[in-house]
Amino acid sequence: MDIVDDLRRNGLRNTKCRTAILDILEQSDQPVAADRLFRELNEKDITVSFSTVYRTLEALTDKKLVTKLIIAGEDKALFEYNRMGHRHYLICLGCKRILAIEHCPLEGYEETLKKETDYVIAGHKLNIYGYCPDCQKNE
Amino acid sequence: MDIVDDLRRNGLRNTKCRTAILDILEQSDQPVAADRLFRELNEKDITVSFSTVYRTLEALTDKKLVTKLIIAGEDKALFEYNRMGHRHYLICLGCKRILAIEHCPLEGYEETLKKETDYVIAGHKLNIYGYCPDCQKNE
DNA sequence: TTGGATGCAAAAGTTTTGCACGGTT
DNA sequence: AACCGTGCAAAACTTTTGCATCCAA
Repeated sequence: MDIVDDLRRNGLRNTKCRTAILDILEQSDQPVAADRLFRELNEKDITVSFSTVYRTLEALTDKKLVTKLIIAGEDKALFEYNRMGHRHYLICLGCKRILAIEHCPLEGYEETLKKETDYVIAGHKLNIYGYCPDCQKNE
Repeated sequence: MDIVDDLRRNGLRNTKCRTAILDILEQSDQPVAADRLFRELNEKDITVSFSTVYRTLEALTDKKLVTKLIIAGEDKALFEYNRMGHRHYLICLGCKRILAIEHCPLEGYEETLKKETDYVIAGHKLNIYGYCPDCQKNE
């Protein structure tokens, strides 16, 4: 199982809780909040405490196995499996569904900005908001 | 005073607390957090409670007089006077200073995205992270 | 065996809410 | 006078932490 390898490569011990969390995140096409992970795990009879969920997410985020997202309109952090590579999101304001955008429209712009401001650019976060086809109908 | 007009035009009563909060936000070139507003107001001998600060910010945000920012790396929401028009931010990862970027590098892109996804695009949030010239030196 | 991982409970921090009172219009 | 705005205290909610115990390596 490559999830176990992910953990080992990063010096993290292989525990039920960690593999289960990584597994859920890897299966999900949507970023997931900590409380949802807590509930899903306990439904699967993998009893974990909230502290462990948060501590696990922190460890996985530190090791870059998982990415933490802070999104306007959400009151809590979301986490997703890090499939590497740079991503942006199209977020439906109706159903809150999140779609990943593969292509980055900002290629080249960071260089321009660096010249204008003398900042060293480390990265950027871009989220686009709108309404998905379904939510357009149900209006 | 045009701040009083801002309030009246939006059906909000003109109170010490509201004008003071709008005033601070309007003076500030940086987005401000609720607790900072609370402290600044009380230093100015305008005694307000935390609930009022939050309720005021909620009212002002609803009326679009103020914009609420959720920024990765910050644990609390920031608020800024809404100078209208579309803005992006260049955030220094060292000193947390926030610089507004006037030009939007995404002009035109939303139309492309709409065609690709059939979403109605409502807007976007873009933040760029980096290190300001000062923080580059003190490294 | 040993240090990392977990559970539990409690704390911290931000934000929200209920209710009574006070101020603006 | 009517109704909105405010203060206070308590609650809600997410996230963090201390400490004892447990388990993977």
